[in-house]
Amino acid sequence: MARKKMKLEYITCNSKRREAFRKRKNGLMKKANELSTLCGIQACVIVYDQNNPQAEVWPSDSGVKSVLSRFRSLSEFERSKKMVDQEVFLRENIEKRHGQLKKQREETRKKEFTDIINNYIHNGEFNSNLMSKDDLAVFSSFIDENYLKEINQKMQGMKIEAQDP
Amino acid sequence: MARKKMKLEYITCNSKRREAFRKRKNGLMKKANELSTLCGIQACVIVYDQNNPQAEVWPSDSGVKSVLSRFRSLSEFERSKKMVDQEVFLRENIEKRHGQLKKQREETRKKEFTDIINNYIHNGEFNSNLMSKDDLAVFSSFIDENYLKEINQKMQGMKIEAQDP
DNA sequence: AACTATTTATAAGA
DNA sequence: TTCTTATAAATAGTT
Repeated sequence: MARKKMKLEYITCNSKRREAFRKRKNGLMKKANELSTLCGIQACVIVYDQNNPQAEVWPSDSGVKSVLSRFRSLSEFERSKKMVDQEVFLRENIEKRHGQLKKQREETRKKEFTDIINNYIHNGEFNSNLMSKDDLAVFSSFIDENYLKEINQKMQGMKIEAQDP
Repeated sequence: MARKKMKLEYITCNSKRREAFRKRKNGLMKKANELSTLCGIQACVIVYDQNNPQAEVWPSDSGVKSVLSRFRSLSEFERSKKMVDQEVFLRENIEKRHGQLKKQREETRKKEFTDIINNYIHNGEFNSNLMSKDDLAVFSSFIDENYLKEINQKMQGMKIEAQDP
């Protein structure tokens, strides 16, 4: 922005790009903080560095989760307007699943949620060592409790069969 | 920022606050766009207006989801290692509002995931009308495929029983 | 990592 | 309210 007007395009020079990233990421986070404080609203910012798998987030991690959970719930609210009737979609048989989904799957995500679900099903509750309190609240609220209890009961038997064929 | 240096605190005057919100929200989104373009990185911004239940997001809705899925994929342990300076940025507002949002949030989220899981169990896969491609990728990657196939088979029988007692 | 010349963002005024 | 403008803030290039 300064000394010279820049074109809005990828900065190919590595050192310049890293420098710009550092400065601008901080600037973005600062602006988010100002907006949130001045206007008393929720906001969050998530930024990835190409070289770092760790996201930089504002505000805190739990603050981000709070915003994300709200985002997810509201997006679903919007989606549900377009939803087809329950009975219709229950009868639909679709068969696209194979190609796309496998590719995008990441081992960590699989492992994380599989562990959590397994743990829920086997123990009837979340292991607090596996998830933080905040995560637990977020995750557990995704799922209808009574419904999962039902799954829980059924699966208990099945798992024993499956593990011992 | 201009004409006068402002204190970083909640703007009590309604018209001034709305004005600041509009301007600064746009500024924040613009900055996010610049950062992403200049540095070739993923980023997202989610901002709530108090009077509007719909979040304002950058980039697009699906772009946000893509970033969120990456965020969620990181284990809690990794995430907790590095957070953007809780010390510097205040998080009190977020915490205060957390309670308010919880109830409102809960119903929709329950509905979302219950529907998705029901649909999975009944059809053996996700209904593409119910979820966007991006959402589908996100959700499916949470769950181990073989494990859910197993659930699928077992639940198919149970559901028939349950619907026809 | 600090410094400025400039551009950009924006608070107050019109 | 929307537009303008004076000033604060961000930052690209420099040191």
